[in-house]
Amino acid sequence: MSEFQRTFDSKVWKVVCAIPPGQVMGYGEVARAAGFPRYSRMVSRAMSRCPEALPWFRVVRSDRTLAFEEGSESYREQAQLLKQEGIRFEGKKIVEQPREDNLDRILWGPQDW
DNA sequence: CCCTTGACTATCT
DNA sequence: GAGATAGCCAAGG
Repeated sequence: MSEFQRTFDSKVWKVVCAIPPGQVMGYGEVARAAGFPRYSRMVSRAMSRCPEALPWFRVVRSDRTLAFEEGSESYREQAQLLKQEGIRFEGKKIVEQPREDNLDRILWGPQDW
């Protein structure tokens, strides 16, 4: 495993760890936040070998769809984990709420509607 | 080296 | 909006 790969992975994982529950980030956003703009494909690589404990499911495509093949086991798992955090879908796309609308979730906890 | 492969993206039809 | 297309870039064959 190359030196680059190890340092890159650890920085990416640190960013992913910091994504709060109920929120998602794009591959490109994570790459930028980790200090590697244009490395979205590398982020996907890092995710494929991420530690079990990492909230990998909070990383999605820039268009807010899931990166796995629709209907695959991984796809269903990710969708389920996100829904458990109160994230809703509009078809294949995640519905992102403005920050201030999160008061409901803070007061009432994750809802499954 | 050259070519292909991705849990990707921005842009153009 | 949904495809197609061009960039993207390390890794592995």
